[in-house]
Amino acid sequence: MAEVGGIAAERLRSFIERIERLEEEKAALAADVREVYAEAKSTGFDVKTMRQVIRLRKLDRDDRHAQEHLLDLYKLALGLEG
Amino acid sequence: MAEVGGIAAERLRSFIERIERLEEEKAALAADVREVYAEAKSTGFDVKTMRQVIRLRKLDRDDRHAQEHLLDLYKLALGLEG
Amino acid sequence: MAEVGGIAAERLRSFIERIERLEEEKAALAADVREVYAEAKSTGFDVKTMRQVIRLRKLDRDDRHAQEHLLDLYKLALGLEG
Amino acid sequence: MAEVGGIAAERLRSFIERIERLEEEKAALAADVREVYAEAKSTGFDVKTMRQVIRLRKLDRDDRHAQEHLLDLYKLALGLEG
DNA sequence: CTGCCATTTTACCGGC
DNA sequence: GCCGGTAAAATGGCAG
Repeated sequence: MAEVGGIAAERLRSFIERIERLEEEKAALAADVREVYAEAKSTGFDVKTMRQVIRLRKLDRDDRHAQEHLLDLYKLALGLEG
Repeated sequence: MAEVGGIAAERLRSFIERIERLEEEKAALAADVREVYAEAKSTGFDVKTMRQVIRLRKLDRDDRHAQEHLLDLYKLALGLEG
Repeated sequence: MAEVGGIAAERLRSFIERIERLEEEKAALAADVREVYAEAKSTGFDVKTMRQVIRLRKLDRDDRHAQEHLLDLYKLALGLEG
Repeated sequence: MAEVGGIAAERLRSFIERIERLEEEKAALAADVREVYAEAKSTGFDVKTMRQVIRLRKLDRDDRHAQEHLLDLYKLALGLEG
């Protein structure tokens, strides 16, 4: 592979290794999340319900951000302040 | 295929045709949506912005529903009223 | 919002509500589809395979329609049955 | 919410915030990954193929790790280097 | 033809 | 150990 494509092969390898590194970090964080859930569960909390709470809180956060932009978008859609 | 699997083949065909029928209706609605966007665009509105508005309004709606459940979930997670 | 953009605001609202209505119907149909898959699955069919079958049948149909359309175009070009 | 469940509520909040923090970091990494793919694409590489490569390399790595793990188990079972 | 967004498909995780 | 459901990835489709 080293001589196939020359420079391009090196660039490709670089991109792929960057991605793999990032994915590893993501996987490590996912493991951390699992640990926290496990700890919470052992403390007596219900994991399934916690997941729902977290999902809903995320919706809330997204919604807050949504609100901040909605009026601006209406104005834009109406051709005001464009 | 008619004799392969006998009854099962018929059931499978029935399921698949039901799904295909529903998918056709979905596609028709999608076409309708596209038409409305096209009409709006020809009236001078910005389609991309409209899409964002609709997405954000959906978030709002989802959020409202989320709020209705969140406290209950907290209680559940805390083992109250379980 | 009522006085932002006047008439335009009303038209915008109308377009958006039409689209939202259509999207709701689409979502309802998607739910129906999921139900049918669920029923098929509980009957013992493999959902993933069913999806493949449906995708292939759709390709066939699209091809067939393309062929028919092409034939019509040829006829038209030749002044037949136009 | 402050007086719902007392101490338990505080613990719950703590767990949930830890998880949310970790999830944010995960999301940031996911965004980084998307950026790298975008950069690679703009350099002329095919993203879909890159994904396949990465998936295959991951399988290899997992296999390798599985093999190494198995070897360790055998050693352990045999009382070597334990 | 490119980039973006929705939908679909895959993979994971907890529960039974 | 499998199943059901939920989150992430990937593909396909549409607008620009």
